[in-house]
Parts: sequence; C-alpha cells; structure tokens
Amino acid sequence: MTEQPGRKRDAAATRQALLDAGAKLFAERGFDRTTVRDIAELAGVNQALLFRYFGSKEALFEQVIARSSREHLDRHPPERLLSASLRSMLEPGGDRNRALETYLRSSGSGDVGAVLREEVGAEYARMLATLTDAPDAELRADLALAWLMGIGVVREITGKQPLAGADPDAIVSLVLTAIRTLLERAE
Amino acid sequence: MTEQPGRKRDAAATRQALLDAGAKLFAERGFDRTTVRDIAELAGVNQALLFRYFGSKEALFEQVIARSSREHLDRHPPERLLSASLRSMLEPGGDRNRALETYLRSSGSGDVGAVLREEVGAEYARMLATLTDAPDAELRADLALAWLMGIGVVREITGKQPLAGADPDAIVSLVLTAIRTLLERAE
DNA sequence: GGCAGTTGTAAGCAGCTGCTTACAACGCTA
DNA sequence: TAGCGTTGTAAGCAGCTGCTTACAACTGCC
Repeated sequence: MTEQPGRKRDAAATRQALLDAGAKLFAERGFDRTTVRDIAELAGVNQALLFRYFGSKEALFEQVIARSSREHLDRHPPERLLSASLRSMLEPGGDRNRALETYLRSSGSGDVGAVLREEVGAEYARMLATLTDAPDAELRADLALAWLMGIGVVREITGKQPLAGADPDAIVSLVLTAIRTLLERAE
Repeated sequence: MTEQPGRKRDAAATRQALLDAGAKLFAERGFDRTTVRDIAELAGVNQALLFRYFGSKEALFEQVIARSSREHLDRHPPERLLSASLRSMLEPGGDRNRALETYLRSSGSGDVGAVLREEVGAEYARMLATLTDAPDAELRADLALAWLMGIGVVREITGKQPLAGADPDAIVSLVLTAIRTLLERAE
C-alpha cells in the first residue's frame, strides 16, 4: 500500500501495509472472499509475512476491524455519529474509514471475530443510545444502527437502484428524519 | 429433507429435497459457507445429483432464491408486505420463507445470482413504493427495505443484544412507526 | 423376460485455500 | 569485519471446494 522508499527492511511498515490492504479488501469483498494472497499482493509483501506478523487471517481481520472502528468512534461525538457513519457509508472515497462495511461484510457463519464484532457493535449502540431518553434506548439505538447497515448492504453489496445511485444528501435527510421519530417517540 | 418412502427412485422428490436443503443452509450460512456436500447430505442425496439436476451450485442458489421470494410476494399484499417480511425475519421458525435472509446472505462479491437478486429486490421495492405518493417513492421504499435487511443482519448474523433478543412486537411497533414517517413525510 | 432410459453411487480430479518451512538477504552491534 | 537476530522469499503441504466421470441399480414399456 504505502511504500517507504527510505528503508528497505521495515517490519512496522510491512505490518501497516498489510493492515491497509486488509482493510480495503475486507470492506470490499468480505472475509471469506478475501484471500491472504490478495492481501499480500496488494500490500506488496510476501504472504508468509502476514502469518509472521498476525498469526492468522482471522487475527489480521480482528486487528483491521478494531483499528477502523476505534478510529471512527474517537473522531465523532455521539450527536454526529449517526450522520457521520451514514455519510461515510454513502461516500465511497470520502471517509477512509470502513468500520461498518467491514463489520457487516464479516457476517459469515459467525466465529470470525465474533467477540470483537460484538464489542464494536455495542460501542456504537451505546453512543447512539445516549441520544434518546426512552426506556428502551438501547433497542432503538440498535435499530438505528441496523438501518445504517442495511443501507450499506443495499448500496454496496446488492447495488440496487435507486438507492445505490441516490444523492447522499437526500438519503441522509430522509433517514435522519425517520430516525428522529424512532428515537424521540415515547412508547 | 422430506422423505417419500413410497418411491425409491423419484427425481422430483430429489430435486425438492435439494431445494429445501439449499434454502435452509443458504439462509443460515450464506452462499460461500454452504458446500454442495452439506446440501446433499442434508437432503439425504448423493452430491452428484445436485449437478445433474441444477448444473451448478449457483444455479441451485438462484432457484432457491427465486422460489422463496416469489412465494413470499404472492402471499402478501403490499400493505401487509412490510410487517409480514419484518415478522418473518424476526420469528426464526414462524415463516418458513427466508427470501430476505437468503438475499442478504448472498452478498459476497457480486456475481452470484446478481441479476436475479436485482429482480427480487426490485419487486419488493415496487410493492413497497405503492405505499407512498411521495415523488421519490422508490427511494423511500428502498430505504424501508434496507432497514428490514439491516435488522436481519444484526439479529441473525451478528446476534447483537438487545436487538437479537427483543420482543418481535416491540420491534415491529417501533419500526413501522418510523417507517410511516419515512413514507408519509412529503420532503 | 429383455431392453432402454432414468436415477443413484463411488471415486477422483484440478484448483484454490490457509498456513508452514527452509533458507537467503539484510543491517545493527561489538 | 564478524556474528547474529531480524526481515524477506520461494516452495510446498494438506485439506477442502465445485464439479466430472464411469458405472451400477432400478423402473416402465414391449
């Protein structure tokens, strides 16, 4: 990914390149359809190094998802997290962060980073839950999060029109309005 | 799946058993993580027959998704399609239909039954679009559909609490209320 | 009963996957 | 410069995958 012409042998740079390549490919194709050979090639690195530095494909995946979601959560306060996450999903190149995409692509049968996915999801939901004072705040936050993920699925995985090609602003407006109903409505 | 003790050799029953087994496994694990050997075993059938009757794993998948979504659409009128689809996703054993689950599980990189998935999604969206008279009816319908899929993802793939364990009635109530806002609100 | 087409079976092939190993090239320290 | 741990490489292994093939067993028809 990012080459460091200054040094020829640089373990840190290699690790970073693998993380970057993994982040890109996992977000694009999901866990199953991304091969360690693809990751290594994109990183410009021998694939054996992936196992030296991360131990396994799953371990690399976990580090990818951890880094990416942590970055995103740190960068956005709760009240802006919804629109920020939504926008990062709507604008492919805009935000380099792919936490939610990677998260949902990782689906599969479950074992792959399941614990970690749980933590990430819980952290998103906890932040969103602060936006409402309804008694079932967390459930409503989960539903809001689920919507973001669903939109990501439809846009980037199935590519269905008109959603896939719609103006991000229009989507954000529609979704945030409805989510406001979801969060504010008592009972 | 369903055994027919009366006949020993029955091509139709074998085909049906493969379709049933495929429907179950594809919905549970997605396309990639379901092997033809698993399908054949669950169907109680030699795996070579899968290729005799369907040609390829992808072709079987397409027939599975076509059958399942068609059944669902035929059975529910537009005004009840939303709640029916939502409920069928919320109650694992309730509705034997898994159209949306299979649909979203099929994600992967895209080639697998892409055309067919597009048709299915379009048909759902067209029916949902009849529920609003907003100018961007189809976009709103897509967003509603996306929400259903997102809820399915969170509940059945990531299993996140409290959503995964929440009362279906509570979810239906919250979601339908918000979706009403989404569909009715004129700009 | 004899035949032909249909249905079912066992075995295996080629390709890809994650992962390992044995080894070479490098660069820091003494 | 000699030695040694670190970084990078090439090759390959074992297991699984979708799919094919060669063949056996059954069924319906004459």
